[in-house]
Amino acid sequence: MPTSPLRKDAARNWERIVAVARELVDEGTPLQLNDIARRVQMGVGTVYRHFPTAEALLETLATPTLEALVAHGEGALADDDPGRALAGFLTRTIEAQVTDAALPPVAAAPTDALPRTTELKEAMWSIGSQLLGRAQEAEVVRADLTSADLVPLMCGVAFAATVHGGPDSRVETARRYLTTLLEGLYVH
Amino acid sequence: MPTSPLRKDAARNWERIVAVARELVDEGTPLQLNDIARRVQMGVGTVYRHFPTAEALLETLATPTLEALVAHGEGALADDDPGRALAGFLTRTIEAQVTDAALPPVAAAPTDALPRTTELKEAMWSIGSQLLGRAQEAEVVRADLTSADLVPLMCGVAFAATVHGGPDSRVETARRYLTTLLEGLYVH
Amino acid sequence: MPTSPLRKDAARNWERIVAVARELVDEGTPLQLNDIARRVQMGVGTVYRHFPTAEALLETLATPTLEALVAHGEGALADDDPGRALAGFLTRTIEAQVTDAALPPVAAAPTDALPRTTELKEAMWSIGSQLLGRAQEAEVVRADLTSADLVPLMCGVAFAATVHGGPDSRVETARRYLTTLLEGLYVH
Amino acid sequence: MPTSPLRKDAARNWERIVAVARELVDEGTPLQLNDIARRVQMGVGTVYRHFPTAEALLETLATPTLEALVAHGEGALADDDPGRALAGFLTRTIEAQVTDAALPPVAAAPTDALPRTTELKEAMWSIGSQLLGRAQEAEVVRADLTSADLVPLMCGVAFAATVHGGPDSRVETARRYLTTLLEGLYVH
DNA sequence: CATGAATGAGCCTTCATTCAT
DNA sequence: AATGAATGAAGGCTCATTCAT
Repeated sequence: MPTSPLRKDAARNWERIVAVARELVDEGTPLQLNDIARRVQMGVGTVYRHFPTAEALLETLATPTLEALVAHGEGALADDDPGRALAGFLTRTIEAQVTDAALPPVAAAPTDALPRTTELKEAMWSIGSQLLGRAQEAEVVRADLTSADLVPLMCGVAFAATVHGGPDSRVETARRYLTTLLEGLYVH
Repeated sequence: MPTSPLRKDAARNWERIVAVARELVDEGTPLQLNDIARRVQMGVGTVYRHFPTAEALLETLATPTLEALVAHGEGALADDDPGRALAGFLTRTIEAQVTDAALPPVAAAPTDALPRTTELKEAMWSIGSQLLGRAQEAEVVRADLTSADLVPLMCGVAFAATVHGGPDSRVETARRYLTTLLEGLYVH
Repeated sequence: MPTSPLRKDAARNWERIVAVARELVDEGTPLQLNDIARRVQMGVGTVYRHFPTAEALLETLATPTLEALVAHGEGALADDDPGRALAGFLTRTIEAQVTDAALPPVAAAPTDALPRTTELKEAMWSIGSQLLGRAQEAEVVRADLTSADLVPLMCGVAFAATVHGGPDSRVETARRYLTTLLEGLYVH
Repeated sequence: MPTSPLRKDAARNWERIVAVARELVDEGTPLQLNDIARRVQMGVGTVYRHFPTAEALLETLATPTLEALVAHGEGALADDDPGRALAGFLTRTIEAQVTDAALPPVAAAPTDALPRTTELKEAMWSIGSQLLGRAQEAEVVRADLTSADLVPLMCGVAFAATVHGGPDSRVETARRYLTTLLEGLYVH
C-alpha cells in the first residue's frame, strides 16, 4: 500500500497503477510510465506524481515481496539450527527472485529510488549477515564466505535459472542450482 | 579479423570500428552504430555495411575470446584427469566472461546474429558436454547435473561477480564463486 | 474538425497541421510527418500524437470531401429519375477526385488508416450500389456492370485526367472522360 | 537487346541485369540499382554503367512491349476497317499495360529517360492519332475525342483494372472496362 | 490533484550516388 | 570495364519529462 495516507480517490489510482504495473512486469513488458498512464486511463502527470520514475514503481512492486522475505528472515533468526536457518532463508530468497519478476532488477541495482527499498535491502543484508555469522560460528558453513557475497550469489543463481530456458521450470531449476551451491557452501 | 578478405582500406575501417567498439564495451557504454560512426568519423552507412546490427558487432568483439576458449577446451579434452579437465575449462570460461565485457550478453543471448557465433557457442556446448560426461563417468561430479546447466551456471557466476561490486576485484571474486560452486558440483 | 473534442491549444495545433498538410498535398508534395513538424514549428511528437501515420493525416484531409460526397449521394437516393441520380453521383465523385488531391490515393487504397475513412468509403460504396441497382432495374444502365466496378472506374477516370496534362484543365478533362464513359455505360 | 554493340561479357551482364529486373518488376518489387547489383552479383558501378537510373532500366524493360505495340499498330494502319483498326489497337495496348508491369509507369510518365522510349511513345501517339483520325472521318467514333486523349484513357483503364482487385482477373477486368469505354467512344 | 498536450533529442535504417582501387 | 566501399542526407519513430490548463 501507499507509504503515506492518501485521499480515497488518490489511493484508488495508486492501486490501479500498481496493479497494471504488476501485470506488465509479470508478462515481461518493460515499465514505461507513459504506457501505464494510457492503460490505467490516467494522465501521465498523475502517474508521475505517484511514482517519479519507473524504478520507483518497480521498487514499489518489489516491496511486499521484500517485506515477506524480511519477515521470514526475522523468524529464521530465532531458529536454533543455524545451518537450517541460513539455508531456509536463502531458499526463500531464491524462490522470491524467480517468482517475482520485479525483484531481480531491484536486488541487483546498486542504488535505490525509494528509501523504503534501501531499508528493506539493508534489513535483508543484516539478517543474512547474522545468519551467516551463526552458521560459520557453528562451523557448518565455509569460513571464507562473507556476508557481502550473499546477495550477489542469490542474484547469480536467479540469473542462471533465467538463462536456462523458458519460464516454465524456472523455479525448479533455480532450486536445483541453489541446492548445488549450498552443497559447496556448507562444510561436510 | 574480418571473415572474408577485404580491400585494404575497408579492412582499416573494419579495424577502427572494432577497436572503438571494444573501448566502448569495456567502459560499459551500450553499442550504438550511429554513435560509433560518429566516433570513428565514418558515414553511418559504412558502419552498417560492416556490421548490420549492434549484436553483430558485439559478437565480433566476443569472437576471439570464444575462439580462445574453444581452443583451450579442445586441449582439455586431451587431459586424462577428467575432473581437472572440466574444472579448468569452467575456470577459463568464467575468467573470460569477467574479463571480456562483450562475452556475457553474447553467452546469455538465446539467439545469435552471426553464424560464426553460433558455431563457437555450439562448440563450447559440445566440449562442456563431453568434459562433463567424462567427469560424471569417473564419478567425480554429481550425476544430476546436465550439460544444459553448464552455460547458465557460468553466466550466473559471472553475473554474481558483477553484482558484487566494482570491476576491480571482479576476476578474483568470480574465481572464488566458481570455487565454491565446484565444491558443490564435485563429489567428495 | 478533430474527431474528439480537444483542448483549445491542441485544437489550434491540429488545425495548423491540417492546414499545412493541405497546402502540401495541393502542391503535390508528399506528406512527411517530420517535414510537417518542421513547417508548423512543432515537435515531431506533437504531429505524431495527432496523426500516427501520414496516411491518417491524408485521410483526415480527405474526410470533409468524402462527407460531402456521401451527403450528396444520400440526396441522390431520393431522386426519382434513377439514371440522372447515378450520373449525378458519379459526376460529383469525379469532380471531387480531381479537385481534392487528397482523395485519389485514399480512394484507391485497399486499406484505411482511420475507421472514419472506412465508414465513409463503405457509405459511398453502398450508395453507389443502390443507385446502380435502381438504374439497372430501370434498364437505363447496362446489366453487366457491378457495384464493385464503380470505384475502380471512377479512379480510372480521375487518373486519366491526371495523365492528360497540367492541372489547369483537369476538371474539364475529367468531365469529358466521364461523359464518354457514361455514354458507354448507359443503354441507348 | 542493348542499343549499341557491346563486348561479349558486357552483353552478358546487360542481359542478366535486365532478366533480374524483369523478375522484380513482375513481382511488384520496386527497382533499386543497388539491390539489383547484389542480386546479379555485380558491382553497383557496373549496373550504373549500363543503366544510369532506375527509370532507364524500367524503360528498357518496357521497350520490347512498346515495340510490339508499334508493330501491331503499323499493321492496323493497313486495315481498311477504320473502326476495327482503332479498337484492335486500343485493345492490344490495354492488354500490354495490364500484362507488363513495366509499362504503366512508363506510359504515364511525362518525361523519358531513354531517347528510344520517347521515339516509341511518339510512334504510338502518331499511330493512335492516325487511327483515330480515320475512324472519325468514317464517323464511327465521336468527333470530340482528340488524339491527346488516347494515352490518358488507356492509362485510366489500366489503372482502373489495378484498383479493381487482385492481379488474377486483371486482364479480364481491363478488357471489360475497355469494351464499355469503346461503347461510349463509338457512334451507334 | 489531475490532466494530457507538447517537446525534441536521439536512435534506427535506407538508398542514390560517387570514386578510389 | 568492373568493382564495391564509402558517403551522409533523410526519413521513420519512440519516449522520458515538463508544464499549461
